[in-house]
Amino acid sequence: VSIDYDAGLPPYRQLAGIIREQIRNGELAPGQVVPSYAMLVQTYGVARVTARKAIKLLESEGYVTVAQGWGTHVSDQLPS
Amino acid sequence: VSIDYDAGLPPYRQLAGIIREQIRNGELAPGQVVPSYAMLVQTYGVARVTARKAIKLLESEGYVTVAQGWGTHVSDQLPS
DNA sequence: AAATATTTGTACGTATGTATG
DNA sequence: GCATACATACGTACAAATATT
Repeated sequence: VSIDYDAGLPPYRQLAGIIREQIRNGELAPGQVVPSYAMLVQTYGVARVTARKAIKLLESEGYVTVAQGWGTHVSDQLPS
Repeated sequence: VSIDYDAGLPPYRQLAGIIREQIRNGELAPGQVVPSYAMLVQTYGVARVTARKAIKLLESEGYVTVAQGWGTHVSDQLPS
């Protein structure tokens, strides 16, 4: 799974979709650490700001919790 | 009083503000011991480096004096 | 004198927050 | 959207100074 820059959907939404799917299918379990921005940048070839934007989106949706200096984790209470 | 990680003000400044206020209203009197880093960490749930940064800020302002192995104390001469 | 506990000092690695070009 | 730089923060480990036993 990678980012398609020719798709209509902006990269940060694509990336959010990828991670959201990993959470929904249990690849990323509640409480588990979500790959850091640096990892996402390296893995998907996006800019850090883009990775952040994707994570912020997932945070607003309730899929993850973000804490400075600590990292991003999958929420214990996933949205329905 | 606790730390709000969503506030615009960074935690170390918030913590400094809390202690500064305790000094100004006499809760912490001149010569008295300021809670150790370990205590601040436990009480406010911040990292030790963050507690230290707050104390160093108060030291630069003249509110406290810091001494290795001895602890932090409220200055005898408080700033105006 | 010596061992132990407490406290501050320093350093490293890693992560997020924000601002600028 | 990307690249870069800097600020802030967490965790951990060890060093140094002081106090206590």
